[in-house]
Amino acid sequence: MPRAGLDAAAVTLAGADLADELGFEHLAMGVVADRLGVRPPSLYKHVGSLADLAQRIAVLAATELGDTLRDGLQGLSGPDALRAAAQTFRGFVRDHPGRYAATLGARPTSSDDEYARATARVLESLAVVLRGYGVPADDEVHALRMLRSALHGFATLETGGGFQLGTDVDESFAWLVEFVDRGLR
Amino acid sequence: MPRAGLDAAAVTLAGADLADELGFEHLAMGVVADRLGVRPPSLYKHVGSLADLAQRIAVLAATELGDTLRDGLQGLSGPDALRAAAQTFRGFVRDHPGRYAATLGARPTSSDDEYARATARVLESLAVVLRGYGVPADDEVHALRMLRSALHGFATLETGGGFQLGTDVDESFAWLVEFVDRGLR
DNA sequence: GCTTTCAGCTAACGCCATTAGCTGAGGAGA
DNA sequence: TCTCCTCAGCTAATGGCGTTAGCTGAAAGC
Repeated sequence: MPRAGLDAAAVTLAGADLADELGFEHLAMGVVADRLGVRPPSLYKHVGSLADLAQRIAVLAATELGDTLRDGLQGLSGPDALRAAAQTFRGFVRDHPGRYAATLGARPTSSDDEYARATARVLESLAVVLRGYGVPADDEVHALRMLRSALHGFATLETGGGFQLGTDVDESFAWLVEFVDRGLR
Repeated sequence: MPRAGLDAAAVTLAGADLADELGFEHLAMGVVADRLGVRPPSLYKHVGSLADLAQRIAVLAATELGDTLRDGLQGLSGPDALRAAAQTFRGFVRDHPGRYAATLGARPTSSDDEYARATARVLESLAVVLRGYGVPADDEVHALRMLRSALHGFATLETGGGFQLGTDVDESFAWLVEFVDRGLR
């Protein structure tokens, strides 16, 4: 029997993809093992437990989101930066609902673990957008929480099937972004 | 052995309370049975399955939230209504995180089932707030989705431990509500 | 009091996460 | 090239969960 050549990163990647495909709540050691052509107990050579795998997926997701945001904001400021950040955020959640769901259950274990650092980079990108509007330093945390709440709320309601009405969801999102833009000026 | 005298409502209520106490993800037939002084299989005389129980908790939660919003909005309009609705919403999620989490996993089975109706009443209360601002009819759905996203996003991030910074969360919430108020005028 | 119903029970099944302990693949060093 | 040793992946087993089958006695109707 030839070896599969796995490591923690490969297991995490397979888990993240499966979470996106099946929904995070259906992530299980069995399906990850199947995907990798291996028996469930073998995974324990690379990750500590299902909870550990979920945490690793959260770190991966936060890192990917942070990188994508940073890339998408290159050279933009003001309303352009806001629109780009908003679109990137929503697009990530829609394309990777399982990865994003993993971040919601994750908790930083210490104040500077890998997950906390990855999350901080996401927030830093959003903070950069706000600074482009000249938000006073005293209000920055509040504005950051507002922006994050709006983006997180919209994206999770959307992927959770919360918007039932027939009205176009893209249009509502654009409306929300313009609403925030006007408010920040 | 005397009977416990259960019915679907009693099981649902116990489940909802336990979801709030333990977290929705720790809701299990075993803990509900323990709470009610009964063995797990007995619960199946009243609810169809754990998934069915979760759906019933979602209906209960949406109904309670709708009633509380309606009560809290009595006689208010404009900014006062917005502040009242926002506070009520956030307070409900904070006091009943398990109940609220149940609503996130729930899906209306048909377009007019009990859960859809309960959710519609929540949204109707928020729509009333918006009408108090004279939001144009064409924008009402967009504004409703924006308001819901902001409230839902803030409340879930808060109960999920998403706000790590030291800055006061109450203050941030008040800032968010004033931001929305200004934008709606 | 007698009958009938059905709430709650015990026993059992299958699925899942996880652990213990084995074995052979494949790299390190001669 | 041969040998040794490490450890990736295996099988077997455990315990906890949701769920079903089938029994029994509590309580409601006559």
